[in-house]
Amino acid sequence: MPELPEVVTIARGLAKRVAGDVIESVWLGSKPEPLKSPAAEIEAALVFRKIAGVRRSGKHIVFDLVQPSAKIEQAGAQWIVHLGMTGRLLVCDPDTELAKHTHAVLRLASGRELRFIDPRRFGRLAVIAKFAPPGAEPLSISAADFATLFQGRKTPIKSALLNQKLLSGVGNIYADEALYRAGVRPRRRAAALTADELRRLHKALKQVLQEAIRLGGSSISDYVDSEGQEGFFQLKHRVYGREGEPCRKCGAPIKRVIIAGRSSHYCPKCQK
DNA sequence: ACTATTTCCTGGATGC
DNA sequence: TGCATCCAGGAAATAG
Repeated sequence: MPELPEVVTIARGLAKRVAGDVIESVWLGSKPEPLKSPAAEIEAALVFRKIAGVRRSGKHIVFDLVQPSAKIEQAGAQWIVHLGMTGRLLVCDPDTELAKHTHAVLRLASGRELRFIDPRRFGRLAVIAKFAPPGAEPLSISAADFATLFQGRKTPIKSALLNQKLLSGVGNIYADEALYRAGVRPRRRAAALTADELRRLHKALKQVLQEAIRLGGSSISDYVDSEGQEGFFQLKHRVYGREGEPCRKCGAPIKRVIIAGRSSHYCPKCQK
């Protein structure tokens, strides 16, 4: 389940492999396709474009495309990939067997292929002139702006953290982990957090994301070249998925509740 | 204008 | 062993 740190790692891995390559042809799979843009539009925007770079924005992977033919490289559209839950981007040789649930294949001038595979179909492909994530970047937002996000919001802080219009890139795992590190219960009303709690949450969120990025960065190759997930989840979760297990700080059993339809894990003693 | 709930989708885990 | 059921999750759609 790729969240911000995983998407960073994947985008970096892809940048290493396909930056500078040219897309020669595009195959888009059977309907219903996980497309946000019409297939013809995606194809037209991608074919014969050079991939100038690959980066992350929110939970999205952004391929910056340029016109390689022009004397001066002209900026083209951007190809946006959202991996959803189970989406993968694979760089491989053309003779590699086509995985089940392959929805897109880009043939590259280097002779390799870039494939999009997504069993659960929550992933999305789109083409857009200039992508702008709806929410703030959790890694660069200031403490003051972070606090402002939650003003007047009656929704649980956990739901607010997951709201991509507020913050782009935070998913279920890192929301739980950040709340644990900040000592704040997930059900607390967002607007009811004290200034100190907001400061701690801001810091905790950045810390947990950066820590995960550091750990993921060490095994970039595993993502893109194989199905390996070694880079993911190296971060030892302190609460996520640990219902009933002892809190690493106080030993109390970790609780699990449903908030906004999502599992939320917390320590009833350490989090207020 | 907000907030809460439901829906999409498949594979893996669980239960009888 | 086999079959049915449940569950995971991001974000859009729908409902309140």
